[in-house]
Amino acid sequence: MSKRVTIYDISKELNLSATTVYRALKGKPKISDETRKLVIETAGRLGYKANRVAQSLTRKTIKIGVVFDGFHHGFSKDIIKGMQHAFNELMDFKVEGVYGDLSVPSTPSDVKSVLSELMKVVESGVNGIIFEPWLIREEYSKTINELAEKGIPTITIVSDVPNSKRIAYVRQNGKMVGDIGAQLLAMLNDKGNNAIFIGNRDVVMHSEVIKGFTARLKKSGMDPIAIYETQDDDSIAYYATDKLLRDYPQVGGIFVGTAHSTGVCKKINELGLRQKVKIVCTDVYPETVEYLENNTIQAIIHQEPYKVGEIAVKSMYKYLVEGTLPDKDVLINPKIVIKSNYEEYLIK
Amino acid sequence: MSKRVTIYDISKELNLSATTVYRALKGKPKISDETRKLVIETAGRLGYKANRVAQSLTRKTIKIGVVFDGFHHGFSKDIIKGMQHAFNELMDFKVEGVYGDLSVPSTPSDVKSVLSELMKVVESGVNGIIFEPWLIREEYSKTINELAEKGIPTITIVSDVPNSKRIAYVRQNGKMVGDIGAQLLAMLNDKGNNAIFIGNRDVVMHSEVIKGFTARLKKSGMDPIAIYETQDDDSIAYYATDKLLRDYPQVGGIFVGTAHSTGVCKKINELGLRQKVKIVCTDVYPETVEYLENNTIQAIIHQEPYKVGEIAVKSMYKYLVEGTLPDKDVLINPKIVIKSNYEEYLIK
DNA sequence: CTGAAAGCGCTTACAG
DNA sequence: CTGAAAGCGCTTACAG
Repeated sequence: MSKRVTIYDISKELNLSATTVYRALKGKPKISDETRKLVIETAGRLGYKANRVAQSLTRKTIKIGVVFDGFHHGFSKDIIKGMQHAFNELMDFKVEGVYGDLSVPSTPSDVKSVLSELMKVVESGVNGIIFEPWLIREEYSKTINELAEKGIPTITIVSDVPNSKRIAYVRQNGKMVGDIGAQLLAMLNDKGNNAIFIGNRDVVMHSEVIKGFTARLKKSGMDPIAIYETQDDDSIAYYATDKLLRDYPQVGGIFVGTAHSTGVCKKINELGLRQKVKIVCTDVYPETVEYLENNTIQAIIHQEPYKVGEIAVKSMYKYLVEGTLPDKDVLINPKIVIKSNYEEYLIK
Repeated sequence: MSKRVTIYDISKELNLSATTVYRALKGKPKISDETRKLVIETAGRLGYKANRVAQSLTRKTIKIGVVFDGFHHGFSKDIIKGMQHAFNELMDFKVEGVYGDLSVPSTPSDVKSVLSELMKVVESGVNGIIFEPWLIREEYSKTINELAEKGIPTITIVSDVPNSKRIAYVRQNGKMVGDIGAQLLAMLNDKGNNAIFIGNRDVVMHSEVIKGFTARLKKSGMDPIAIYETQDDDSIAYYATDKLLRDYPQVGGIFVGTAHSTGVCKKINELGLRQKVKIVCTDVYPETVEYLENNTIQAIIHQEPYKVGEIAVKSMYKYLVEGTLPDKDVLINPKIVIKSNYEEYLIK
């Protein structure tokens, strides 16, 4: 309400210079323990809170590097858009994004080229790195730890490098995605014979989706009637759907937990099973929306890639500026999308 | 990438003082048209963008007043929480909230006391007002227009004062709420006999919900089998449910478009119709979640009151600082909530 | 109509 | 270990 307490107020109170107060408050060296204690205590008493606006006006530019291994068409692009949005918002705070080469293929690149890209970005003088590693690789862990030694923190996104010194792992909430998928299918058909299609069980994110899916079904005493891998490939998804329906003609619903639901939809339409077999899939894109509109897909679970990118940047910024460590696992919750509300997630 | 262009850069380029450049850029008086044109053109050429951080450091405190007519238990409280969050975020930008008396009852107060509260807040020297008018009243319109004359803009929230000079009306997207309600019920039961309960048709927000609901049904060539008013009263809702089921035993689903779905749920449970009659209601609160967990309610449409408050404050801030007028109608989109994802909306 | 100077609150480089 | 001074980029009050 009344005027905010400033560093100057504290310095007057204690007959010290603003510089000394600054050093005490920021844990900088060249100050006696005694003075530091006194300043900190007085700051607390007066209710001092640093003015972040003034801080950012005076500091030098913070550079945050962004490096992707595999680049997954729509999903990764939306992550980048989210990052760009965050960088834009933080522009006046002297924050700057340094992107590595984004023209990488949608399959994991070879380790050496990824690492050389990473080092190129590091050498441009970044203060932190946001890294999408795609696969778990020894070399990544080693590099992240070396950077940590040098005082350059890393945040992993989408995929993780476990056992490395990354300060956080930001990703979509896979378990909740699976959970919602199972719950929606249970609401959409009472047969209870639901299958799940997923890219590859070895990918951490994908296995989490399966976990969430089966756990929710289990609560009603059920199991998935089938778990099929599609390798995120449209043709595989197409033929897998065919096989599923031959093996389990009683199937009531399919949850497509990763990309390439279009193969499933195509086959379901060809077989004339639209609406008879309920489909729930992930992520709002023009193709999925089309199938939603023609009633092939009943609901879409949007994983908010845009937010993954935005939150990753903001978490790194906060860490660099305030030193506050984000939770190791930063989970972005998905949204449920039906015919009535997809537009909000489509236009960007 | 390279260093940002500052006012000082422009002044050097043109051999003018920073003050003059400032006046030109900000449309301040005491400057020749010629100089102004030159400065603006040069700013454009150099790609000048004002640094908002520096701007906010130098300006004097912006005060935003908040006044409610009726205060609706959970919903209004969450709006306030959203506002507090926004004020907190903007604290370093020298923004301050000035709340009027919030201990008003959950029914519309009398005009005089609301207006005197409003004027009290105005007299504390606010730069803008956020006002929840609850009912459409001549006097409100007059006051808002007088404030506008004095240069104090008003944003209305939840309810509107149409034909007044408020700069924007921020509210939940009622049409989408109704739309989603109808679509969910259509997905949850194929009987197609769906009813809607609403507080009072004369309330603008409520009538928008009905509009969205009927429009979505219409797309499948259907109409609501019944539209009942509850006056947002639990007992009325309870007995209305009874009557609905006597008059239309074939009812497949009920959408409760405003507060007090608990009356409906209680009756449905007593009649042993849980799950047979599908229920979709609005807003995540402990009571509604309980009924969601025990399968009386199938889905909740959360109207995000928190966001209504947050966005209202941020819209006003942006207007006061940048002069950018928000859209007259700022609509906050609802979220679809089921068993799997209510927690995010419950804890605040 | 134009400008020099001080100030917002914190940081930094320099001197002691 | 402590402090005086300049600076970040814009605003304001004052002088001309």
